[in-house]
Order: sequence, then C-alpha cells, then structure tokens
Amino acid sequence: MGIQNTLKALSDPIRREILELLKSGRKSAGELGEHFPVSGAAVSKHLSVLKDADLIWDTREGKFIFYELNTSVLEEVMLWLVGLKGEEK
Amino acid sequence: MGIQNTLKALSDPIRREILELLKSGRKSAGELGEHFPVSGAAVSKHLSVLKDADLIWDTREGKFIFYELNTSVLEEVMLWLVGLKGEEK
DNA sequence: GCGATATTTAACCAAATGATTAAATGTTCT
DNA sequence: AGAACATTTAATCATTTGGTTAAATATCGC
Repeated sequence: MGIQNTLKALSDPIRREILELLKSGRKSAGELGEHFPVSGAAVSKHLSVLKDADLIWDTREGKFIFYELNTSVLEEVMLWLVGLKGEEK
Repeated sequence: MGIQNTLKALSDPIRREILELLKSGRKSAGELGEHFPVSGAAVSKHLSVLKDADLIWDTREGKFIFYELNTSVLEEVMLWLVGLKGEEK
C-alpha cells in the first residue's frame, strides 16, 4: 500500500479512465472492458492493480463482478501534492 | 506533456524524493545525488524525466547545474484528483 | 450435469524502465 | 593547452510492465 502503489496505479491511462468510468457508479468488468481496445484479460489485470492499490473494490453478484470506486486512498496523494506546493522555499 | 507525463514522473520514489529535497531550495545535481544510493548517471536520468514533465527546471552556473522546483504543473493533477473524489456517484 | 456466459489466471512476449560503467561535454584554473 | 571537476549521454543489461491467447473458475439456466 502507500502512496507508491497509488501513484503507480494512477500512472496508466487505461487505469485512470477506469476510475473515471466508475465515478458514475459501479460497473461490471465486462462493461468496463467495452471502453478499451484491449482484451478482457488485460482489463482484468488493470483492475487487479487498482484493487491492490485499494482504489477500487469488487463484489461478485451472480455471473458478474462489479467494481466500485474508493477515493479515500487519494487523500494521501493530495496531501503530498499540497505539501510540495505549499511548503515551497 | 499533460497529466500522463506528470503522473509517470511522480510514480518513482527517487524522483519524488528529489522533488522533496528541492522544496527547501535549488540544489546542484551532485548535491541531489548524494542522497541516493545510485550512480550520478542514474540521478541525471531521473532529473531529465522530471524536467521533461516540467516539474523542475535547471540553470547552469559555472561548473554546476542547479535544479529548481516547478509546482505549477501539479495543479492539473490536483484538479483531476478532486474531480474523481468530488463528482462521485 | 451440461452448455453458455463472465471473469480471472497462466504462460508467454515485446517494449519500457531503472540501473551500471565508460565515454563525451562543459567549465574552471593554472 | 591541459588537468580536474560536474554532469550528461551512450551502450548495455536485468526487471517490470502491459499486452496476447489459451486454460481455469464461477455462476446461471435448462
């Protein structure tokens, strides 16, 4: 965990777009996958990176696995950024 | 440029620590290098990544090259993060 | 239980990343 | 000009990353 995992997870454009898609509510892996020109397996791996970083969590619901956004972990990154900006000089 | 370059640059711990060191003022490449257990060449490459991301700028001063923090580019990242947190649901 | 569907995991591969050492560049001083 | 110093660039290498296809898991409906 920690800021390292978070920033690493955020450093990929597909992963960031996944998070943005989840802003409007929970979505299944397949639903998320439709938005990207890569295989489902690739999307699945991105999801597991986001999950390891605690940026999303999942719930199985029958045949589907739904993913949901967890923004609480972004707090640490924001604080770090603010620290860099604010305490300058 | 853009948020992609910025986040990529921020995703490495040495580069983040370089930025933190620069909070307290400009430092030469060598001075920065002393803080890390890697070669000067490695530090130099990290500096060039940060420079490409516009997170730092440099000024040659005689034998030395001084690096200085530029936090303005962090604005975009902060906005993106706030957007993710705020517009949730 | 079987077939269809949704998703992940495994095995593999090419490209990117971060490191090293050695060579090149720029600057100062004598 | 030449030696010493500060830093970058080049060549190289091992590891990580992001992708693919094929196989494994899990659930549903018949």
